[in-house]
Amino acid sequence: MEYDFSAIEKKWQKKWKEAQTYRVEEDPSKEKYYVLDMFPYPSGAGLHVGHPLGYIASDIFARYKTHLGFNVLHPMGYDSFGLPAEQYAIQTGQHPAITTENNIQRYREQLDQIGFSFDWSREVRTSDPAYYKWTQWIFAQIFDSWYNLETNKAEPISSLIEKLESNGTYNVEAACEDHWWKALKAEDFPHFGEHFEGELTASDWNSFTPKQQELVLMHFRLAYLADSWVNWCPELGTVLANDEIKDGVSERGGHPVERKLMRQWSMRISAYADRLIQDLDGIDWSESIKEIQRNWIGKSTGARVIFQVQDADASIEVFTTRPDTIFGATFMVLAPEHELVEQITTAEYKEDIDAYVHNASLKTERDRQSDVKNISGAFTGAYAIHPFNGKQIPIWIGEYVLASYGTGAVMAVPAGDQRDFDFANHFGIPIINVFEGADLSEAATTDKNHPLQNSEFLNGKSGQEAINDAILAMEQAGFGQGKTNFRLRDAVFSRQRYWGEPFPIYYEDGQARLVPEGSLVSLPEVDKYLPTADGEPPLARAKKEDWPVFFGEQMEHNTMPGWAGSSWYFLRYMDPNNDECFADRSKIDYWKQVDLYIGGAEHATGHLLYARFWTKFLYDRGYLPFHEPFAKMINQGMILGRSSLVYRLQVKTQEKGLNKDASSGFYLSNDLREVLEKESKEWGVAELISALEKHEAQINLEALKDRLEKLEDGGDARVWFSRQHVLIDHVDNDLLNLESIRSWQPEFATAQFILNGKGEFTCAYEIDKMSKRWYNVVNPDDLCEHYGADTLRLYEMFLGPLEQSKPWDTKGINGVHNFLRKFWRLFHSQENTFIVSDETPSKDELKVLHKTIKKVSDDLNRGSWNTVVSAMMIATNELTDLKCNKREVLEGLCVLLSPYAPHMAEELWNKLGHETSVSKAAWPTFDPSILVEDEFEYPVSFNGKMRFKLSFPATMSPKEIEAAVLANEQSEKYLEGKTPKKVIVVPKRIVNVVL
RNA sequence: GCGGAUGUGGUGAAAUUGGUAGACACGCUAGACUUAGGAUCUAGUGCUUCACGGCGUGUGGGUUCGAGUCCCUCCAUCCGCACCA
Repeated sequence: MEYDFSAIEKKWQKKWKEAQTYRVEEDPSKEKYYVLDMFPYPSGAGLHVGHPLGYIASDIFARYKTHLGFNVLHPMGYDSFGLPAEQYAIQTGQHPAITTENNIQRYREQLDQIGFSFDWSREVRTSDPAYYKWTQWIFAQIFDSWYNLETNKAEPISSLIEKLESNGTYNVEAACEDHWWKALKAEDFPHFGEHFEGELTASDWNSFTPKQQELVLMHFRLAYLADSWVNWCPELGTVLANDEIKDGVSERGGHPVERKLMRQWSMRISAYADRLIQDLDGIDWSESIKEIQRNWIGKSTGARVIFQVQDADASIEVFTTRPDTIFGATFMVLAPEHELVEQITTAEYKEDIDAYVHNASLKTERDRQSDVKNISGAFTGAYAIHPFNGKQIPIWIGEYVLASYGTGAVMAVPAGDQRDFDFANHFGIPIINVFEGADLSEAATTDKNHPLQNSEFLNGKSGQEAINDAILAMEQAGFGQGKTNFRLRDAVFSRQRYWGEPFPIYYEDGQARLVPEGSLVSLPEVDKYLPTADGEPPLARAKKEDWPVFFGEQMEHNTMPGWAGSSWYFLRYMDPNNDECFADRSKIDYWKQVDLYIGGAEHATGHLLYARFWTKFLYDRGYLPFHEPFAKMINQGMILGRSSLVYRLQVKTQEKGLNKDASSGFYLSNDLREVLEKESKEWGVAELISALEKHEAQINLEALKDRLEKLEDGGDARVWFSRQHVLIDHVDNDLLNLESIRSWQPEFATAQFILNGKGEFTCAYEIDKMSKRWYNVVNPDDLCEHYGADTLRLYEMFLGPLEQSKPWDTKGINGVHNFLRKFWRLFHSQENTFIVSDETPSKDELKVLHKTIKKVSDDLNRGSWNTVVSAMMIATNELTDLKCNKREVLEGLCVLLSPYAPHMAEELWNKLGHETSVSKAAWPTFDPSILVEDEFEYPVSFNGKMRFKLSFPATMSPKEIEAAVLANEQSEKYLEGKTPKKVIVVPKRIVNVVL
């Protein structure tokens, strides 16, 4: 065999492993480069060809950067806590750690086969206690911090305590709930009166018991326990974060989710909302991911306005982005859950309101979302007072106002908001037109820049000016102020699961406390991985002696969510075995941010947001010299499967008025089906038979007719064609393998195939997600075996731009495999002897090399992995034509190829006489002087249409070229005797004659 | 509804700053050599026309000597968010 990829790849994979070729150490003499992949969850299904796509791209880039002389960190690990291993444990009793270990082994085998340059000595696993010890440590730091709005960063809780001790809350500007003190229980603070507004003096604070102090501090910690409305998924038995829910059901499994008030750990990510938006400007991510994050964080600026309730000791606070339209407020709407609803509702309307509130409480989030078109609401009987003009404003409740956003209440301005407009019209509430000359017969006027009217001091103003003036007036009068709101909610951090990081938390006297620093809380053994009978999380099953460490009355029973471990793993790679800290500062200072991060776009609102949050936190607390984790990110597209479909003849009969389908056992070649369906979707038996005859279908028509007539059973039946997925292994080039398909599923064993005129059976195809369900999964192991890892690597890149989703089609892989063989033949004779010569290459041969060096380097720099493969193919084709076997050229080419096909490059490099690995070879230097041409072939166009080409010396001036073109005999025909209006000569590009 | 992205042969795609549209592959057609493994080589292959030529980058318009590329309009597909006040 000429190019024995199988032997070569095995040989070098073994040597690389033995020589630790891809191990890296910190080296201050070299510039660093950090290339990171999103580490995988090791699922039981193993890898399909879509998974390695990003890894191959990053591996190529890492190898390229190494050739350029960078010290490249390119690690890999596993996000190994997760639900599937736990569910498997529930079903089988097998400890999730064992399942996980097995899956990791399988992943590792598959990855090793592809020839990645990962430094496996740096592997991390989030489920490894030596790793999650530091996840717990980071949690402890977050718990031990508050967010100081004055300095705009997280600070140790001790600095807050100092402030409280010396000055109470008077100098404290902290990120916290708007009315945090309302959650304090009267029984814990018996001396507080009803009018306690959250202001504490130093002596208040200092008189508190430690428990009372702790209860207050909990409202300021960045990781805090609170009763909060969470997304509870009964099916999974756990709470879920907002980003784990899609379309109102759980992302995993698609189970229903309900709102539930539970005491849970939360992360005060909302404190970072503004910075998380601002800092997006400084990182090189795709615009779409940035937009998704901006959207998710949802910043809106406006004002907070307080409306007094008439005849009641209550006020309603609203948030509005359009304070300028306040004179158009003709009613208010509270969320049904709003705390004031009960208090302000008058006796007359109590029944209505109670019914409405009750009704709303029964609905799930999903019901509410799907019900948005219905306008509903109820009047409370109460009125608010317009703060500027004292007018009465009716207070309603309505589901369109969300309790969880803003203040849970709105001032409704029907003239300026479509929902308010619809609500007003539906309930016959008056509308004040506050916009000059606006037509409000059909819809509200939402244009910010429309001048105002009926608005006293705002009349004639518009836009930001009006908004600013309105806010200024409110602030002066003392009932409102400018305010920024975010859609981003704090992240629920507790999960009621076993297979996750335990918290470094225990309870004593009802208080959550951190375990002493340095004590690792590893997962205790439990008898079952299910919740307890009374609904406690699985960890509640562990008895005191089951815990590796135990403090206080009880350990925390929740575990951390999946995103905890993945929020900082890129830091651990820098120093994976450190037992003293999460990573040594000198190593962090060397490797710094991830320079290139490659992974899927599906983590836009989860992992990527949380990792940014934790990075900013660690930066604030002085543990990191940077505040964004991933400087540049590329999101690879999904590789889709190409499913094959066959069509079966179905017979539809009428029986007792019901349609009944019967399968005939006959399958129809797709090309025939297309022809037939163009004429009609359904066929009578006789017409079908004659049509098949006409189109030269190969089948025993008599037998088919018999069969169909039997099914028809004398009635007037119609024949139609149903689709069915078939395993792609039985299909080659859309032709069904009639022998092998019979052994696939029983129904095919006896099937009859109606072949086309050529005696073939063609399949239709369709592009689906790659999934067992569609029988379209292609796995990399088979391809490595058939074509080799180098071919797989090249082909995955050759498919198209990395960012784009594209269908996998194994057919094309021959193309790149042939290219590699052709490349091999540049170095070898027909008898496969190595024939590289030391002769000096010709100018043409050097041109090919240098053209390719430039193209490959440029393309890699701009992230165009696919076109590099083309460039290498072109070079190989050209050198084959030139019969070039010169060392100088081939050696350069060998290095160019090595990031893509490291095994072959290594083998050839070795044969070229090198002792060291090709992966350490210097990237060839591009010499522009070699590409200087004496002549340029100009495309000559007339009125923009290219007609012919003419070569001119590179030194010729545009004037001379113009003259030469017009004098050329080929021009006569197109000039048609006219004098050109203008001749445009762009040196080394084009000549255009304008007539 | 809002936001983001994408529309180029039979297929995957290329064309980086406006300058020969379809590189490189797959597939297909014909031929050669052979017939055992899925091979290799040669030629052709956007559409249309006998041909000269004409038409071609989702649609319609614009700017320009020249537009896949820039501007406007509309359409389609995908993704994200969605009574967010």
